[in-house]
Amino acid sequence: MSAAVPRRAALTASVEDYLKAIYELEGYGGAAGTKELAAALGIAPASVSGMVRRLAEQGLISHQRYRGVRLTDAGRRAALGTIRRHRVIEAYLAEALGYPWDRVHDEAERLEHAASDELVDRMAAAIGEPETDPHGAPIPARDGTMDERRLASLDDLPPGTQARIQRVEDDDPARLRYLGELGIKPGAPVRIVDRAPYGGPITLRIARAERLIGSELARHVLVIPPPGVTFSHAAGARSAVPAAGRDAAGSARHAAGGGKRGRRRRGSAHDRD
Amino acid sequence: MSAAVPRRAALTASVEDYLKAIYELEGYGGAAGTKELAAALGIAPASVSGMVRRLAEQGLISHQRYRGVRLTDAGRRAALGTIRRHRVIEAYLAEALGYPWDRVHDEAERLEHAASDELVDRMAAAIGEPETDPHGAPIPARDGTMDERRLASLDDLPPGTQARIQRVEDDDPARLRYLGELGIKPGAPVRIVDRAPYGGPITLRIARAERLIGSELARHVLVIPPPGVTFSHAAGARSAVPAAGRDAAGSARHAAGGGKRGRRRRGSAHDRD
DNA sequence: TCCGTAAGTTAGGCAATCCTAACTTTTGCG
DNA sequence: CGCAAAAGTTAGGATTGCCTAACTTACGGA
Repeated sequence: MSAAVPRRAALTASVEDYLKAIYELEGYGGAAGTKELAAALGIAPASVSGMVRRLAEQGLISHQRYRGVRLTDAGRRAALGTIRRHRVIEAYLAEALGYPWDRVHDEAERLEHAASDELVDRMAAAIGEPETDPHGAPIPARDGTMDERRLASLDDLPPGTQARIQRVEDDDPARLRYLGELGIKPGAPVRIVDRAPYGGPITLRIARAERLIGSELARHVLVIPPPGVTFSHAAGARSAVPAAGRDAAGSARHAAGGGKRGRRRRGSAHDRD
Repeated sequence: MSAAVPRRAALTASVEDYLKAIYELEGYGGAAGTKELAAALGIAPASVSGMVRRLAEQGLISHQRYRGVRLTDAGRRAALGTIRRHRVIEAYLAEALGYPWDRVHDEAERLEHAASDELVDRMAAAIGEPETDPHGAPIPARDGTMDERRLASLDDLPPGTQARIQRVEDDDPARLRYLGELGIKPGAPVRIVDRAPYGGPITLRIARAERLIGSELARHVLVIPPPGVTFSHAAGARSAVPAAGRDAAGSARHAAGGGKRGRRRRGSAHDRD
């Protein structure tokens, strides 16, 4: 009935979740903190400390006590594998089985730990090797490479800008439904008509209609940064990460952008994809 | 990342595996024994005793010490739910994703614990609500009803009999591949041309060719019993089950049949579907 | 520079599963 | 009927993962 039916190198679902979360929290060069990780995974920080020890022992992460963790190459490979499975599954559910985009995430969250790479490859082939999931998040290639361009959020754009929606963060099904109703989906062209000051509402022109959205919501809608736009989004813009020795790229990373960054509410049970 | 993303009443994968195994071992009215169950699940008998206590506490099975277990209604419902998920997934993998029939089982074995009923329903709808999986095993309906007709095996048929292959047990991928090469698949018509005595080889006429198969292999190939044929197969013909007070149906259950039944080698890591 | 707070760790527990070893019940054979 | 083998159970451990409580470290501001 059950017995040994491993999939790959057989990481537990928990381990895969940790690696995925660390990957996302590392973002563009930081280390992931224990508390952050705990919040992302919806568990207690003390539990993270324990797992971190085990992951480090397995060579999947490197850990500097009190300073956060980073993925090793092996860890990053595993994380990207899980992310690929997740996003291909999301795309497949939406494309081949008619799932609405606000419900693919939770289903994929479970299947990603059970699906074999063969299954995922067959799914990808069946829907024409998509490059992004239904929320616009890039799908890592089989070889573990992924488009990691940083994106700007609608909240970063000055009035008058035109852009094409690239990606929407999929934290919250209700938010996705709402965005869908507004016509805000990957691929849709938008234009920033106006921005009220002090984080006030933003007026958009989308699908020939004008829409008002709050700055908070706008921050979850991402576009390819038009020339000259500095941006704040960083695939999960971390707040106070104990900046333990960043590595590559150091450009406009902490540049201007919306108002208060920091404070990422991170629902504890959800996340992006 | 992970956190609470339950599926249903949230039984663990382990519990689902136990219930499924018990369902299959109960067969047509027996109780499932600890050792059998252990063999089916590929774990030690002592481990089964422990789980049995917990399942009984949860009201999923009833247990008579030293006498085996039976599913309660709740347990049977859960088991049929898992079996439905398993078989629909198998059918979907074969039908929609081009999986060869010898590889659907293992993939389904993992996915059945992660797929939601909604996903399974969508899969079933996408391939036209199949009634059986690729090996011919009946798929329980959403309401938990299932065709439980007993089948005869090729080994039960006298020479001259004609029949249509109904189902093939999917224990072993290699065996499935071999049967596939012989043209032995659900739906195919066969005719027993000859049977050598003492469990010797059986000559079949299938797809206009004559084939020889051993009695052991023939026992894994099931057909609807032609009138007058007594049969031995019982969806996994149990051997020495401590027959603790059978309940309903008592017909030809222990009737004639091939030679030595008993001795079910049950691979410990595989099983039927 | 000093300290309080926030972040991170350790200690001690618990639940689910599985294991081996040793003990108990059943059951079938002579 | 009696006993030994087979089946089933209990005892005692290990692992994975998570929790709470209590302790330690790091860091920013006065």
